[in-house]
Amino acid sequence: MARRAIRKTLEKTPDIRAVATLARVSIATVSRTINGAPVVSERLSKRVWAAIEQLNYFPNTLARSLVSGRSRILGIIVENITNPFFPELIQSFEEIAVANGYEILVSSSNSDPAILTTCVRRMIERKVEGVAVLTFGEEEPVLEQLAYHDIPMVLAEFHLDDPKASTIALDYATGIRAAVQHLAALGHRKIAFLAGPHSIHSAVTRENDFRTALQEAGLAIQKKWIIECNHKPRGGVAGFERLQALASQPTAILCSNDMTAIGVLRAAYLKGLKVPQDLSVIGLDDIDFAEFTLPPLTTIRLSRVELARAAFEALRQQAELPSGSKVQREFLVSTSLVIRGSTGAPPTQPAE
Amino acid sequence: MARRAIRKTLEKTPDIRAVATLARVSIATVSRTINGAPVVSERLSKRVWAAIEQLNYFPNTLARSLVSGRSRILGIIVENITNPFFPELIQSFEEIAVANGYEILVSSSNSDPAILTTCVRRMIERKVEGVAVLTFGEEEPVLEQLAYHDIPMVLAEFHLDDPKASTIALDYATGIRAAVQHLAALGHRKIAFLAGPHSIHSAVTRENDFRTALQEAGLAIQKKWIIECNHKPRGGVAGFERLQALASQPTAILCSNDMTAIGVLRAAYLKGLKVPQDLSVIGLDDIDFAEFTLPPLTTIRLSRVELARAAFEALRQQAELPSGSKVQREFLVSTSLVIRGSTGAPPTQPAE
DNA sequence: GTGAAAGCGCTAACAA
DNA sequence: TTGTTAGCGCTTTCAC
Repeated sequence: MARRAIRKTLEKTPDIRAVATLARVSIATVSRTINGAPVVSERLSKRVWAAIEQLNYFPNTLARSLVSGRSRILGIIVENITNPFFPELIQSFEEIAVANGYEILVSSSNSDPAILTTCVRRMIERKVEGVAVLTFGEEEPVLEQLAYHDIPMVLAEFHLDDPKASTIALDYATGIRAAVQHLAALGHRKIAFLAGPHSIHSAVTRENDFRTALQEAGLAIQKKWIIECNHKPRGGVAGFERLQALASQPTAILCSNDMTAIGVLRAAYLKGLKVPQDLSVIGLDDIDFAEFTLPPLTTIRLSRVELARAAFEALRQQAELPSGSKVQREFLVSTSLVIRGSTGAPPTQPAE
Repeated sequence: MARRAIRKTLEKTPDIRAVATLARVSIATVSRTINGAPVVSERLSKRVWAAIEQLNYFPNTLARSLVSGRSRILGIIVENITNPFFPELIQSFEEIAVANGYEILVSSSNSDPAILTTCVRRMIERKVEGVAVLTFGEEEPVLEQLAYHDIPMVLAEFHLDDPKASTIALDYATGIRAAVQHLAALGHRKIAFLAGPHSIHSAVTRENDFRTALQEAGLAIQKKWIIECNHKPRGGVAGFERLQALASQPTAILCSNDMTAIGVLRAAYLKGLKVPQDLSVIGLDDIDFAEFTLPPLTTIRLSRVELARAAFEALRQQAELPSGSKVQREFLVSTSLVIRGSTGAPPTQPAE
């Protein structure tokens, strides 16, 4: 025993006991002081803080979480961290979380079910108190694990029949309708849509909303002008090229996300088509970059801040409200059209 | 794997004891089985795995870390997660870490010392086993805390006199020299440099390397053509405008990073200057986007994969090698020129 | 108000 | 090979 004590003074990083000894109080008092329990007398509390500072003591979060059963970690799983939409989203989410005393654990699934599975496993093992699944609808099977472990979750674009699951609905329809009407007002009648992968739920939603918007505007739906891409620039290039191979060309292209639109801009440029004189292009997301494309991209804004806030709020309610209390289970994030330089009147004679 | 055991609502989440009971072994045997200790007999090991599956048991990482003293978490602090360079870097780092059984804790300092301080505090509290500080040289004071807590670290572009600190040197000189010579070979004699904030160490290095490269190429250094920007597109726009206000114009602009170059491309476009006919532009980083700017950006590649690998390797050595053993303390990551479409011969008569 | 003591779920030393 | 047991550093009753 004596040996232990000596070694402790000599080399261990300070723990709550060291603080207690130095402050001449019990470890319980140290704990209460740190956690702001209202019972500690000012006299002792002062001694404790002094000792903490003197030893440069940091509480061990691991131990704290273990005993309290609260990790204060929130997980966030995104589709693809390489798409600028997601870092921006993560940043907002982290800010809110940290401001509320949570840590975040980030994972990128890269649309790969195997990776998703290990992400989920790691989240469970780390005892996260909730996870925001922002992969936009390709997740169902894995989520059972989360549900099984009673972990609150919030899903974008996806309903799960679980008492701990909330969902954030994205109102794409409003933004997409505005985009189509903007194009129609400019005089476009031939509008193509470069969709996202159909394996992603929200990509399908966006496409359907486009179809609806077209009809509302009294425009015909041309099957050939609706092409499935992959939400990446390269996909936009490919989609554009497939459009080019067609006998009849659209005068405007609405893209399922900004990355696709960036690819289209690039492909059009190489092809010698001027945007917006020869071709109008609209994106969706409004990533920070959208302002810096050439020309600046007209796009449908999906607010990352709003989305992050909704996700956090949903998780917080599930995690902190006494179970059984009425929590909000449905959130809605809206979209809106941001007009910049990539849209204009169609050419007087059909493009190409 | 389907949910085999339907857990009764009141039952608590299974722990190692539950598994032991069900498998009719001791908890030590369960622990050994999970951790792959080579001593467990196949007979028991089978029973244990069966019990684990039946209960859908996940080990509690918190408890594991607490007792083993190893959190298996690596921290990574980046300058600004909103700059695409960093998500790409994080992704590589995470892949390597996860493949080696580590989790990562990501923080973005946003070049704000206050945020950096809380990042570091959180890392210490979470008992990370090492942290990669990729803020490129604005960090010194805060790092003392890490050193004090004996946490291994690896710093980009920064030497710290601490036994647990390694550093990754970035060989910008090679890439920058190649860029300047590429420009010189094209016929440019008037080359500007849009630097990063001088508060960032690596920005200063890049600028100095540019000066050196200019001299090597026998070109004069024009003070007015070296402008401090902020490594963001908007900074590039501002830098370009300051250049435009000058009496004498450069025919090429080398930028301290790709984000700046993107701003320049945008500003030049608005000004009616054609790239590369009227003006050549070179970036640095080679973010994924660089390929999709208009025109595609000639840039100096700094490999994220290499950087991530070096960072992980440095941390692993410090964390896993027996203390006292010889570890590599210096790493070098190289750069190289990628020629795309934003560079060409200078206009025959001075630009503008 | 304050302290003593009982664990949180797990690993590892030591026994058997 | 397997089991028993002592903690890891902390929070939280429960006494005083």
